[in-house]
Amino acid sequence: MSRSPSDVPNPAVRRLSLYLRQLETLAATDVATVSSRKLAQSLNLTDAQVRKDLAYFGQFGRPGVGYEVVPLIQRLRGIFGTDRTTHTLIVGAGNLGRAVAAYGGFRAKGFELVAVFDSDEKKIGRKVARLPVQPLEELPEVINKHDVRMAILAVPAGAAQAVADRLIELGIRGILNFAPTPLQVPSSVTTRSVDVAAELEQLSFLTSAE
Amino acid sequence: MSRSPSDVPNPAVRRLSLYLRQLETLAATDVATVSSRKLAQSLNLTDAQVRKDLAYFGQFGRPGVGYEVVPLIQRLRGIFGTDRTTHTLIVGAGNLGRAVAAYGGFRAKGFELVAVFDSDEKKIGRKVARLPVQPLEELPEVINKHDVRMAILAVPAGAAQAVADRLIELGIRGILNFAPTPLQVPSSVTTRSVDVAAELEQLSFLTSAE
DNA sequence: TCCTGTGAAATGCTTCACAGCG
DNA sequence: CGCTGTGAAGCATTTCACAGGA
Repeated sequence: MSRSPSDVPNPAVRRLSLYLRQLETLAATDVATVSSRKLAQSLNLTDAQVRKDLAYFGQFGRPGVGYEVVPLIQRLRGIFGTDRTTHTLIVGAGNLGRAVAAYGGFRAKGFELVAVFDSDEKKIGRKVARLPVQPLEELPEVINKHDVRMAILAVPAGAAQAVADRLIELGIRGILNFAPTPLQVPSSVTTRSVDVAAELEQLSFLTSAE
Repeated sequence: MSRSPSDVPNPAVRRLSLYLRQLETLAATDVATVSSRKLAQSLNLTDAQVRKDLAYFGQFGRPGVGYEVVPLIQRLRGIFGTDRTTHTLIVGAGNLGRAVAAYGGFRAKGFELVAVFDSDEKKIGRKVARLPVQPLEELPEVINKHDVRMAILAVPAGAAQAVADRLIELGIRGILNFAPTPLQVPSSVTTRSVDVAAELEQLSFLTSAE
């Protein structure tokens, strides 16, 4: 029944996103309710795990029936804070930054991309996902104007820490880091890193021996 | 003391990639040895954790000195199987597929991108990262010819499972999935998923309450 | 009956703390 | 000294198993 992030096991939080994805799929096919067992099976988890994860936030299942899909979706969005739009910006308009910017799912998932930045003068002014690429100098104004809380970092490894420092200084609280380098941030800031090479290494290891 | 993947805690395997990244950075600045404490500090981990993770695979530190950077890099690459080139292919030549293909770090990390596929006729033949986009019909030939073991999936969610099924049928053992949908695969196949929306949700949750 | 919510047990992972080596 | 490697302790997460509601 607790709600504070620190009280919920981290692995459970990661699974909540999976539940939400799956529930959205179910809603799209007009499924009204789903049991913890069915939800678990579709994600290769156990039913007890699904129930326990959801129970961290309250009791919204009905014995004998299961969970109502649409209300549970709304509840999960509320938990994530994505029932309201969160403004997000991207720094780095290279291949990866542009690809992420082009991802159409932001709005439907509760995020709105409000600006794209790059330090390369040649890229300034070009349109990326209908937004003009802006120079880093304009970060303060944009962050203030749109009350941006989260940033996506798609810059080269060498520039990542400096850009992150600047973003944090300007009030950004969460950073999704695509650079293959770990960021040092104060504990008040959260980062998640996506490193394609590291993921491939994991796969290579896990598929190797046996 | 070398173990099969199943004996090593999953979180430890994930950290090994971080160690390798950091060691490569150290090697680039000609640092010869590093202690578990220093390595840990640069990654926000504890020294005991670093030692324990490495000890799953043998003893390669020297008391009083630490770990020799270059030999440890080689050892880690051996553990991951990236001391030899692993052939990899990408399915999906959309924005994301092209961005991942353009990522220059494959070769240096032990992976070689050998082919790019797409089901859209209009994309066939276009060059992506110096490789011509091929139709899915040519998957069997390419996988056989290059002995491809791993695939990167950058197709729309609706197509992901079908493409994964086909890849597995053709002998692919590891799949890096960028589609926002969970894949159902036999236990002989390993998948890792990268879901930008899910990562943003995590950030949103972790930065929301206190 | 089917299904949730949840204590209790089991498992897994991290941290501690220290013997022993260079 | 400084530092590793590692049992043992401590903590976190998952699984079990069942009472009770619809």
